[in-house]
Formats: sequence, structure tokens, C-alpha cells
Amino acid sequence: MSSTALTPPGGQGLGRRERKKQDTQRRIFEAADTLFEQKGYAAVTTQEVAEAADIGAGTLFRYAKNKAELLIMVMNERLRLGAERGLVIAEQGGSPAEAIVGLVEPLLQAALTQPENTSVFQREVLFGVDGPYRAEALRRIQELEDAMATVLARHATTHRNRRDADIPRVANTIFSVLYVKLIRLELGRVPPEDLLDLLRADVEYLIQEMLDTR
Amino acid sequence: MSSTALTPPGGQGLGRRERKKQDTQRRIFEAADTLFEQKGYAAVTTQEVAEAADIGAGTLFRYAKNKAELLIMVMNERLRLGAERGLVIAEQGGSPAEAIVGLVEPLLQAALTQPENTSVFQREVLFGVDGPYRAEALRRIQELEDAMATVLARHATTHRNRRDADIPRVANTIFSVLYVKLIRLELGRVPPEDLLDLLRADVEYLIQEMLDTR
DNA sequence: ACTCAAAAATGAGTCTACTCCGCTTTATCG
DNA sequence: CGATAAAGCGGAGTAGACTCATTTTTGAGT
Repeated sequence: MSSTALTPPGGQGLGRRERKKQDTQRRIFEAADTLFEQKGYAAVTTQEVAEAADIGAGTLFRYAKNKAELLIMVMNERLRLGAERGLVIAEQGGSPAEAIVGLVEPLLQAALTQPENTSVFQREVLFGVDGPYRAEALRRIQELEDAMATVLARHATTHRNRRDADIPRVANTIFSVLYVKLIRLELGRVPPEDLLDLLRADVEYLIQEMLDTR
Repeated sequence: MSSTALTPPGGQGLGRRERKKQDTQRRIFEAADTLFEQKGYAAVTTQEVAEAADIGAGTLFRYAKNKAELLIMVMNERLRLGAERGLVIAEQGGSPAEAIVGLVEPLLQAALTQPENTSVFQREVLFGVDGPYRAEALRRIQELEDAMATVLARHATTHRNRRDADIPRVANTIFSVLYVKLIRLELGRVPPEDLLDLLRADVEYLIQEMLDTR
């Protein structure tokens, strides 16, 4: 009896195997997070990550399908934290333009503080091979668009607005404009300084045109 | 006399050196074009392209900074042909929505007939390293947006429309919406069948909202 | 015809992401 | 406990993009 009392998978306390795995997972995450931040995506080799996580070079790829997934994993987490702040900002009123820009700000911050990593992140999320972390990132992006629609819907019902407004379409439009501008920022085709004002102006304009009574 | 009659660089007939270079350039173009179309970007090795062009593996990289530039070079040409048709369609009236969709159609065609290559093309144009062909592609994309503005401007002056309309902004908005949808098509997130209708509907909606009198 | 510096071509070598298969550890059952 | 299966691990090996030191070609000057 006592010999079989080893809560394997299932119970609260996981088996030794599972615990080890989670620990390895954690070490990989920390290694990747630190190295990518310090040296930038391109300058980090998967070998380095493996060594920093104290595992074999081959083992790394049992935890992440490829190098890009490592970065996406790390960036997802960083953006998750920012996204929560963004949602709070969006909740607490302010103009809808404020709220919507607030939703995007974390991404913008990331683009400004870690240009290379953010650029690779976008590239791989949009064009990379499938993988669980990439799928999560795509989900988050969709949520961003949905959150914009929510903000707009609130604005539309609490103010005297056009009844026929197609909220999802407006949200999609605003999302698209912001997204393209963000990509162009990464292309270096937009001066970063006044970008926030630029984005806000865009959003205000679009709301004005497509949603508000005139 | 006859021995020194060798119109070197400058004159109409280029020197042997220049001629040879252009010939090599042509062979590389043809090799890349054929191979990428037949096998798809990922399945083609630079080695293969070099062999098909009958040059050394190292020589290839004197004509293209990297593999991606090879593809961009080829795609630029294919899209250039399509873009001309697009401009003609845009010129010949039809509704502005027709005209604008006409401008994008070549890109759409490419996305449908060569999904992989088009996807890589977009990826590398947006996020790849600098290079002459990439620069050209970026220029073309900008021209696309400008062409949309031109179409809209014509529409705005020849019809009874709002005077305060901000044409460049409307063009940028339409461009962004279409571009994001195109990328999503490559993500497999949009059913390709009725895409043309979808795009046209988008454009009509945006013109309606942002440009037309109501 | 010959010389020589600049331009072009070359392919062996490097670098690194990723794979694959044999080994080790862990859990299960009689 | 011992046997056996299953899961996890690792590192040598592979493939392919790209570099660079060396060689070859070119054409202007003499």
C-alpha cells in the first residue's frame, strides 16, 4: 500500500517525471528570456540556450518546435502582462480612442524597447510554421481586435451615435490601420517619437468618420 | 582599327565584361524563376539555382545578397506585369471600388496560384534584410497606396462628395484593410473563393463611410 | 604583344538550426 | 524485487545558406 502511495499524474502532487519536466521547461524559459533580451534574437544560438538551461542541444527541441517558438513563448508572456494593463486602461473609460490606443500600447512599447525581437516576433507569428506558442499569439491578436469591438460597442450605446454602424467592421478597420502602422514602425518608416499621437489621431478620425453622428 | 573598335562601357554596345554580366544575371533570373515556380521556395537550394544558371555557388551571392532577394527579384517582375494590367483596369473607370480591387488583384492572383512563394515574398519584403530588390518591392507597395489615392481623388472630384474628405487617409485606410486581409489569406484564415467579393464589399463600405455624401 | 591593377568568379570551409537513433530514467505490474 | 514498457534525453550527424581567400578574366595603358 505505502509503496503504491505515490500520487502519480493526476493528483495534486505530480509525479517526479512531471515535476522534472516542468522544471526543465522553466529553465528553458528563463534562459531564452534572458539571452534574447541581452543579445537579441539573431545573436543567440540554440546551443547557448540549451547550455544556459543546462540541457542537451537536442532536448531543447522537445520543448520548442524551433528557435522562433522559443522567442514567441517568451514574448507571449511579456505581452500578456502588458495586455492586462491595456485592458484595465480600456475599461476605465477615457475616450474610446484613448482606450483603443491603450490596448495597443504594450505592443508599441515592446517594439520600441526591443525592436529586433519584436520584429522577429511579428514575422514569425504572421509567417512562421505552426506551433502551440504561435497559435496562442494568433489568438491574442484576435482578442485585441475583439477588445476594440467591445470598446466601440460601449461607446456606441452610451452616446448618441449612428444606429446602422457596423461595429465589427469598424473594429476591423481600426485594427488594420494600427497594425499596418506598427509593422511600418518596425520597417523604420515611421518616426517613433510622436507615434502614440499619430495612432490616437488615426483612431479618432476613424471613429469620427465611421461611428459618430455628424 | 578593327581591333580597337570595341565600344567599351558608355557606347550603345557594352563591353564584353558588361555583356557577360548581364547574361549571367539573366541566367540567374531564369533559373530562379523556373525553380521557385516548379518546386517552391523552401525546396529550392541556392546550390541548385547556381547550377541551373551554370555558375559557381559563390558567384550567385554576387548577384543577390541572399536567397530571399532572389525570390523578391523574380516576384517583382511577375507582379510588375500584373500591376500594369491593374493600372489599366483602374484607369478605365468602373466604380472606384472596382478600380481599387483591380489594383490589388494581381497580388491576389499570385497569392492563390503560388501561395508559398507569395507568402515568403511578403515575409521578406516586410521583415527581411535590406537589399535592392526588397527596396524596389517596398516602393511598389507604396505606389499601390498612391494609386488608390489617385482613384479616390478622381472619384471625389467627379462626383458630389464631401469636400472635407482626407483622401490620403482614406487611401491609407483602404490599403491597410486590404493588406491585412491579404496577409490573413496567406495565414489560411480567409476562404479564398469569395475573397474578391469580400474585398470589393470592404472597399465599397469604406468609400461609403469616409468619402460619399450621406 | 605585353603588363598589371581592378573586377569577377570560384568552391572549399564555416556556422548553426534541426534531426535521429541509441541510451537512461521512470513508472507499472506480476 | 525484477522485468518490461514507456517516456525522456542527448549529442553526433546532416543540410543548406552564406563567406572569404585564392584564382581567373578583363581591358586600358604602353
